[in-house]
Amino acid sequence: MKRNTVQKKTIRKYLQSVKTHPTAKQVYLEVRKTLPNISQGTVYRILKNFKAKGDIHEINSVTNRYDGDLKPHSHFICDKCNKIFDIFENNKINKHQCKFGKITSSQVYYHGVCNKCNK
Amino acid sequence: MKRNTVQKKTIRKYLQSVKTHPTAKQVYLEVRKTLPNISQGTVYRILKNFKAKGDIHEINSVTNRYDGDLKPHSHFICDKCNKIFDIFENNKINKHQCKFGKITSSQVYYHGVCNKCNK
DNA sequence: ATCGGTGCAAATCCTTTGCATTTCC
DNA sequence: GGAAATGCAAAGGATTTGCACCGAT
Repeated sequence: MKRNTVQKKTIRKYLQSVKTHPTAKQVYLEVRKTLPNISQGTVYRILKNFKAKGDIHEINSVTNRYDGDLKPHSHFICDKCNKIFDIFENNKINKHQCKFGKITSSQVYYHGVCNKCNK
Repeated sequence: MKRNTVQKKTIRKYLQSVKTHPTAKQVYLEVRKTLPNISQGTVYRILKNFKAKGDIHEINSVTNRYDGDLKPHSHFICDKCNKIFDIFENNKINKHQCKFGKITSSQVYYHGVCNKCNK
């Protein structure tokens, strides 16, 4: 992904102009207004590439996982092996002053590379 | 989902016994060792139900969304309208003392009901 | 001209759902 | 017995991928 194509420019420009946190589908539908022939596959490929380069963030990744442990805790996700570790230390997030609405729960995800994969 | 079936008991027991944050598929494969006839559909239905009741947590939900804004910030997700709001206030998470590995990034998700939906 | 990127369509993976059957209370 | 949950299989939605063609360098 070294070439700076119209498709990439358009998607980048769109993502930087917007505050709506669009899905891949929404990106596709919007960008298609400018580039009627762009395909969903291309949008997925470009988003994946941007994400890998760190040009954009992805909110929610990989497949859903389930946790039967209800004690409040965070997760450390190894981006290499996808293993998830529990972090029971307190994070001092202030749940009580949010102007957008009433917070009922919060989840913290830390991404990185675990000790094993880091060797 | 009022009845306490074998399927539910087995899935609940499994999730409480394990620290691996399994996917729905993994739950299915594991539980099938005890209940060879259980179907994936049932596993999905039961997990969804447990989650709704608050008996388990789901790590990562809904479809991936993308964010071109790289300034560090958190997200507030309205569980009614699924709208995502940006929170630029600092959360004081300590990135620098994690025993599992090296943290390269973190994401904080707040769930709740936004002001508009709360009316 | 080259070869990386795109468009298209098929394939794959994940999740949901309709319906007949089974099972719990 | 009757409502509710399950199993099955098909459908639906998201994402990936193979391949022939196109276009940026």
